[in-house]
Amino acid sequence: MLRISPELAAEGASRSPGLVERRLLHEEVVGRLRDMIVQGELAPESKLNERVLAERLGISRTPLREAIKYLASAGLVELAPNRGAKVAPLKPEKVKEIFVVLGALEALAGDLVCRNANDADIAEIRALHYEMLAHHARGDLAAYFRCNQRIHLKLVERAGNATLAQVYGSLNAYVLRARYIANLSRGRWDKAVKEHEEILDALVRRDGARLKLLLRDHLANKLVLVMEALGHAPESAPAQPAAG
Amino acid sequence: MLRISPELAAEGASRSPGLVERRLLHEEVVGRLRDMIVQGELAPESKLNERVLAERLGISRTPLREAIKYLASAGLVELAPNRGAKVAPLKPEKVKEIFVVLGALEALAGDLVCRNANDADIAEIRALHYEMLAHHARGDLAAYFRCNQRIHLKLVERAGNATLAQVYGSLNAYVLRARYIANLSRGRWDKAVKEHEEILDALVRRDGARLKLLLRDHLANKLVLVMEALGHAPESAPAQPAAG
DNA sequence: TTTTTGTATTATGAATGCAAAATCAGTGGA
DNA sequence: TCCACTGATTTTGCATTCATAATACAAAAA
Repeated sequence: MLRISPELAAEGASRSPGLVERRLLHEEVVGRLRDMIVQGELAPESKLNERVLAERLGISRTPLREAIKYLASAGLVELAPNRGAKVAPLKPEKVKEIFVVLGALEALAGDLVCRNANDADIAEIRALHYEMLAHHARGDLAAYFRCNQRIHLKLVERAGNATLAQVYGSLNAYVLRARYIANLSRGRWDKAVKEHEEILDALVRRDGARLKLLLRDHLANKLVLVMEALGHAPESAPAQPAAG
Repeated sequence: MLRISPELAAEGASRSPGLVERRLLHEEVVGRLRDMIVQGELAPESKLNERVLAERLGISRTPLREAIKYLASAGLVELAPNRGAKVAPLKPEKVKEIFVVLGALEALAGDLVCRNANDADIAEIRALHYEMLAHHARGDLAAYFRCNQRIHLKLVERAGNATLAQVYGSLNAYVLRARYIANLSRGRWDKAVKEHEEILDALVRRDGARLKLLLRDHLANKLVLVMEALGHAPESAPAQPAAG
């Protein structure tokens, strides 16, 4: 049997030039599976048939199973004893929960980024912002989404707390899957862009307190969109902490 | 070879009476390893020899490896390619990071618990509080620690956001290991108890805003203790968001 | 027709086998 | 004495194999 599929081998190539690339097969698979799940290639609830998946990836079941356990810990996959694994369902209730936690984390990130980020960091975010505006102007929703996501991730990353970034990323992955369902109306889209203008402004002025509030509102609006996409009108506002 | 060690089999017994117990071996192992790590039986940095550990647990390497991958995702274990796994080191820098995130999460929990918890929940926490006072009065530090931990976990749990509780627990596990190093002075201990009195008071009065602040301060004090235990005087205050 | 039961097939869970990499012990040389 | 090298041993990573549970399906009974 083949040792590794060409695609997998190619993926992790070219990191730091002097060092030999040295990754574990199951880590490659984790990355690959995560992408497949987040991008919807593996739909929520879909069963992960070990034999089929292993064959498709050109590996044996062992590293695949290890990767599945890893993703199960991250919450992207659910395990049923003797019944295998499936992609975690996109439960509206859980989405709400995650948004509440993400709200607290983004608020924290907003606070921290205003203190810790240097001018280059902010310039980078600003550049992404304009790139995003370009996608908006062209009406390229997919590109807009990707860019938007990069901005939020960059913001959290530049808060200077790796743990925060990691937890954020992990929770975000679960929710991100809904994005490919969502379909923004023009009005909503314009509103989101306007919010981003304000976010950038607060960031540039390093107004942490304001950035915090803006990010929270932005996230709350995003939640509404996601819930609509999932076919659940948000009956009651999610339990958000008072903006104190 | 034995299928399962008696100890492991006993652990998950007695759920709902009609149903047969049905757990995965690697899940048992995850629980067991996590305990061993958190309780210091497996010290930070210590190598996880697969053959030895598997023998000790009475299982083969396969489910053990799966459990290790699971814990690696949770951050309790670190993997080095071709060099196996070791218990994640207790890095002071990372401890600080985690405390910052835990601060945001506990603040959120404090807010939520004041809205969502019912009287029974609060009565339960109050009971734990008095139990803790008893341990304090007797000078039983270990029992105090355990009870203290249960209070904080219960508080987060009763916030009514399972995702929050899960993330909190996961981050907490990393930091918890330092507890068995720490050695509280009497003065510090008394102070911590006093803080808990205030926390309970705010909870009973459902004063979310105040509870939030109390929890944050309490956590900040705890961080100081932990850092001292790790031999790192906290040079500068950790980047905490403004209490606004 | 519907339900149930027995059987064949398939998938999962765990153990074992095997090759490659890392570690260690010992030797030789500077 | 210290270091570099070499071969043996250990350990890891992955594949394969085996046992058991789940599923599908057909035949029999209600």
